[in-house]
Amino acid sequence: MAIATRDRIIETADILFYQQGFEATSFADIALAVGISRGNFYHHFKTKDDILDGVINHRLANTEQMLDRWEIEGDDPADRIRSFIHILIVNGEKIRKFGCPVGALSSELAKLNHAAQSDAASLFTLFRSWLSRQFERLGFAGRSDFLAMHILGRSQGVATLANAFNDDAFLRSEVELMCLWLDEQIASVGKY
Amino acid sequence: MAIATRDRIIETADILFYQQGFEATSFADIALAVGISRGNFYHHFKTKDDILDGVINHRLANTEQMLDRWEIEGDDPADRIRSFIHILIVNGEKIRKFGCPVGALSSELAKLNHAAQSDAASLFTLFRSWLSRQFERLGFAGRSDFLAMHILGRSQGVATLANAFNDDAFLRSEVELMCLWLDEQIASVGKY
DNA sequence: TCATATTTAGGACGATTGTCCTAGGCGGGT
DNA sequence: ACCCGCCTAGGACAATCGTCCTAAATATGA
Repeated sequence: MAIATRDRIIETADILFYQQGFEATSFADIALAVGISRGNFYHHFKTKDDILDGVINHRLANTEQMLDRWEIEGDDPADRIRSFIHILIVNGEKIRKFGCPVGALSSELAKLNHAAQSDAASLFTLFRSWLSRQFERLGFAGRSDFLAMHILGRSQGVATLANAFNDDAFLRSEVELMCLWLDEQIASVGKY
Repeated sequence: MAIATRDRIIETADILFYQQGFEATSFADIALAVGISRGNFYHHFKTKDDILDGVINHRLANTEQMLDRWEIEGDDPADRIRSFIHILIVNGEKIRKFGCPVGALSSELAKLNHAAQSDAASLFTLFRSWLSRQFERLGFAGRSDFLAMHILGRSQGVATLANAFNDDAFLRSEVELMCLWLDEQIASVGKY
């Protein structure tokens, strides 16, 4: 199947971009991992940036799907936010090894002055607006986006340090701290 | 002077590694920026990793010097911690453009499985132990390292998001939030 | 079955990478 | 004035990069 090969390329590139970075991953690397010839690439993707676009769209779709699932599984917005916080633990091993895939890609593309940097940032926006919506439902009104950005930043910092020090205990204690912070916010909602 | 050239290479490489990343910066880039021939490099640095070592040591020395300065300028440990928090604003423009130099290098080297990753992490350790010392002086005892890691992580997250969204307002409001957090901690020191 | 379109493999291409060699220039010390 | 050691320039080197072309294999549809 044609579509299958294209998808296999994207999924493999997705993993390699995460584990090695975008620029450090070559056509040859992906071809070897997928098990096809290098020349075959050009039929599916004209340039390396095309693969990057495909990977970003793939991540956007996966993320959207995950957020939708959280929306279904828990009907309490606070539980949904806790689901977000806990991906740090669920993906703890990968994060300690490779950091956060969203933050790492965004940072790398920013340094490369890459045109797709804004696309990578839209992955952040997906989480940001989803979190903001949950806070709105909890009654935080105009402060919702502020709180969404705050918790997004906290999780980014935890991922960066957990990666740098390969520290699982730190990761877990910070997750607990973030959950406590959430409880405090909810307890005092509307005070401002 | 011989030493002058070596230092110029390191300082130029330091900037370029920060702005473009380690791997994305080539010998040719540095040579062009310094204004010397590429062949001249090998006399001062045997390999690219040697330059990286030089840059990391240069950053370690600069950081140590900065921390010492803060130690002299403010005799209140809380003020010293506030100095740390406020580098986010002092270096705000660079951070929005290129992120945090410490976190970015550490993340990149982790992905490259580079041997110098632990050296890059030692830059974090410098801040970590310095912050921990300040918290100890404030009377936090066994919780000092925990708090140091917390504030280090917070600032990392702020840098990452400020870079991704090029958002100065977010950066400033998070700095304020961190200072408020510090005040709260100090107000309740010894309660635990 | 045959013509057409899609998918694949393999290699050529110019450019750039990090590394390394050689020869010349410039300096201070005897 | 001479020599010796450090510094510099320029280019060669094999390898790898992203890109692109061609031809064979495969699938599709009338």
